[in-house]
Amino acid sequence: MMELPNSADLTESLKSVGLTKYESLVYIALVRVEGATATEIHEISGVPRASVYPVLDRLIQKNLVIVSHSTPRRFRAISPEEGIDNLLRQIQADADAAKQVLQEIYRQRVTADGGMEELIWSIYGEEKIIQRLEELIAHAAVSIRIVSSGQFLQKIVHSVLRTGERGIDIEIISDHPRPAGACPASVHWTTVPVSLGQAQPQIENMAGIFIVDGEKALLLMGSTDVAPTALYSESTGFVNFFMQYWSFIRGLHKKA
Amino acid sequence: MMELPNSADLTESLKSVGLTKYESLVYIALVRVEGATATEIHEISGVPRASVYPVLDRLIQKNLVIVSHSTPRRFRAISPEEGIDNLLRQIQADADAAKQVLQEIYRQRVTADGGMEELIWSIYGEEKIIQRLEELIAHAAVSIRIVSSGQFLQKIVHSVLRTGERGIDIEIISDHPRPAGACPASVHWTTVPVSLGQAQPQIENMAGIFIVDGEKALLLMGSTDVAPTALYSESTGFVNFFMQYWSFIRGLHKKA
DNA sequence: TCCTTGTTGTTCTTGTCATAACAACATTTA
DNA sequence: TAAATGTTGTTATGACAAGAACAACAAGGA
Repeated sequence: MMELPNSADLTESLKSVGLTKYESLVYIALVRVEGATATEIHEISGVPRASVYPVLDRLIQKNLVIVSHSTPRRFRAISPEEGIDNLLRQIQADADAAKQVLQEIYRQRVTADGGMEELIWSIYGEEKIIQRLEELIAHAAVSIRIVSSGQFLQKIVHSVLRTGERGIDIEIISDHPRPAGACPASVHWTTVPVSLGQAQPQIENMAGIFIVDGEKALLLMGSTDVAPTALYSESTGFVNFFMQYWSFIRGLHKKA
Repeated sequence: MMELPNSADLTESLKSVGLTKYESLVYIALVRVEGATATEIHEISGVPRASVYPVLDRLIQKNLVIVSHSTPRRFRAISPEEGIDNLLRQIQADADAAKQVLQEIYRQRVTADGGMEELIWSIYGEEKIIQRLEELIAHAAVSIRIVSSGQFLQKIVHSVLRTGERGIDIEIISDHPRPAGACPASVHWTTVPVSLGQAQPQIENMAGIFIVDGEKALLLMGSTDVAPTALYSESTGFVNFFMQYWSFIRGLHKKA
């Protein structure tokens, strides 16, 4: 009998596609054999024998298991390739349906009596910040201005280059060297040394300013030991302030 | 204020991507406006005001909402296009991870002391039967023999034709006419009248025999008022019986 | 007769929903 | 300016549903 991979990871992954703990354990057990009775499933999976029956019913409903009405009944797994794709298909259909309706609502959303674009919004955690930034960069229409630490910039550089390929005017200041290989003509890259002494502003480890189309700005703040935070705003004041800061930095490095 | 679409359907769809009822209602409310306070969200969504706060925390964690630390705090939806794709991406990653591990286990599954291929497996419900059949047809290596009612055949004919395009030898007997348009050369189609009188076997409304590679057979049984059932087997006896039945039917119609 | 299979019921646990209560802060009123 | 009122944010509690875990029993098979 082969060793079972870490089944806690597996049941956790299968929970994402809608399986309960017992459903996962039973399906995993069945995947390992060509077929089994309920009692055998109980022995392989550790799920209580009486519970195996309703669990199997549910797995049959979910098109992960088929039954032979022998005596005793025998059960067989549908291949994971097929079974999981079937589950995912339904989830995707539901997600698409919801997305369509919601996106329509979103496009017609109520225009409040202003003020929202004056707000500064907070985003916590590197993953969410990257997702927000990639979205902003992907939808840039005119220009992108960036000053960013290389440590962070490398995580989004592929998005930046992809947007550059559509001819969007992009100017980057960073301690990260210009990437070797294909770099679109519309991407202007200024590489700065990591440390230029006390008189020069330094680029922090996890820091950056990202200005899109001269009207949206995102300020990344963080250090390597604390989860990063970003502030995002469409406020004219906020954007202008960082546009000027960006120009200042660029001016410094043009002289150097 | 625009009319809200049927939000029970929406919350049901969003449940598939992992949102609770309150999370769905709050997100839907936020999608409709450019931003709102917790109290406004409570008024729009109907979720109790005290419950809105922990729900918003969770939605922020799920990258569906961002917050501005104004007084009172204001919240804003991330666009459904982006937000739902983010959720789906995680589900898909989990599904792929599970699928990979499980498929490897499945390929090495224990070979029992035979007998499974002698069993007859039951499949209930049209959707599951179609999925099973499409899988069988897609993986056919040599041949497919079909006798099927047109009513059912039309639901899988695209799969059959796609497999025909890979040169698999396919013979079909049905009351469904050969489809107009591109039909692969390896698909031989015999059309039979719906009713040939008492002396001839009739093709039931929801019925069919599907034989793949001369070693797998699926028998579809049903009528229009009862959900169909299928029997599937790799048993030599079962397959041979229906191969002979298929040949008999074909012989009848060659004479006619 | 004993064992196995299948089914049902009960209890416990956990998470979500729904409500109440309270502290802190902001705004309004006298 | 102080007091009264309203708003915001947080926490606690109870009800409910679903899943997990176990016990018990009837029916069928060996």
